[in-house]
Amino acid sequence: MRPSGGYQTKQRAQILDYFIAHAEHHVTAVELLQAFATLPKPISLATIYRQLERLESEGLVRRYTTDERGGACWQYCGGHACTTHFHLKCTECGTLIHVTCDYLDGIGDHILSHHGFVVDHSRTVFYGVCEQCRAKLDSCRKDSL
Amino acid sequence: MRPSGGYQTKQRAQILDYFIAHAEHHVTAVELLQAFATLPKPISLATIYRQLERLESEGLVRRYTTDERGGACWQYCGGHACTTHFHLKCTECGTLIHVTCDYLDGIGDHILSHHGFVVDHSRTVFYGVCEQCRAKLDSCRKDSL
DNA sequence: ATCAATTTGAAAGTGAGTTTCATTTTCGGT
DNA sequence: ACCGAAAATGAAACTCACTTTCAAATTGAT
Repeated sequence: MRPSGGYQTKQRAQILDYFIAHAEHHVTAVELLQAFATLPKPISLATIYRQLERLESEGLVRRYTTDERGGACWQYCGGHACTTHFHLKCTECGTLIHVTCDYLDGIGDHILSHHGFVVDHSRTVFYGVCEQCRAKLDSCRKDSL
Repeated sequence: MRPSGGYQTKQRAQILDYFIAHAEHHVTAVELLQAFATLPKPISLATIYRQLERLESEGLVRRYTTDERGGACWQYCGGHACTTHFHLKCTECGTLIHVTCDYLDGIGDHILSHHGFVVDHSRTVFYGVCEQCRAKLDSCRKDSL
């Protein structure tokens, strides 16, 4: 009577398919809404958020906090741990940069051993300014001299 | 006719005084609202947010993103750079931990030299689980075995 | 096919700000 | 001290990203 992992609904399959088809990208709730908006039976935002929560708790997608004021985004990670990567978010242009890096991998170990805190990489975003925007800002500063 | 750095209002002075009196803590907008709520002339939230923005742009306070879903908080930093410190936010109990650490100071340098990205420490928060909550979670897991 | 548990969509609600606008305040000039 | 333009304020409405409520539809073990 009580199915183990929740019901398989049509909406769930559509959302999961979208994630798999866009596994290389971070997907937002609004992006999902729009992806199905033109279909004969669109999916409501409430359902999208509910499925995102469920997919995350099942480990099929990961939630990322992308912006201090904006919303979150999710990425497919196929049921097994995503490759650990860090996020750099440019506060000038909004770009979210993924980096895989051995040095950065050591951060978690350091924080655990020296500060007793288990870091969740997937939730952590470094804010700052990317190379392009820095170049832009530098040239602006030069202009105003 | 045009005063240089904006007008000195009573509300601004009250808010700044509160920051100086609580320089050791992170202050939230609601905390400020409540601090003045019982006074003969409370300060509106709109004004609080406007002053927070102005104080931040003047470098008198720093804004921190404390929670993915929660709000922000600000801390007085006296017009000069705050001591660089990192933030660890426990996703279980919500505590925001400050750490000053030489190893972590090196992160910014690494990210700049290897990834061309200037990190803004003040905006960056590591999410994870603190020692106390980890102990709690561990004992729960043991119980359920 | 049956039926209880689960999921869905529509709509209302929430939290943290942000914006609008009419009404004060502030402060350089006189 | 007074004037007046620029800026700040409070009240209230608005925005954004979700979250919750609830009646109706769907799922899936039997």
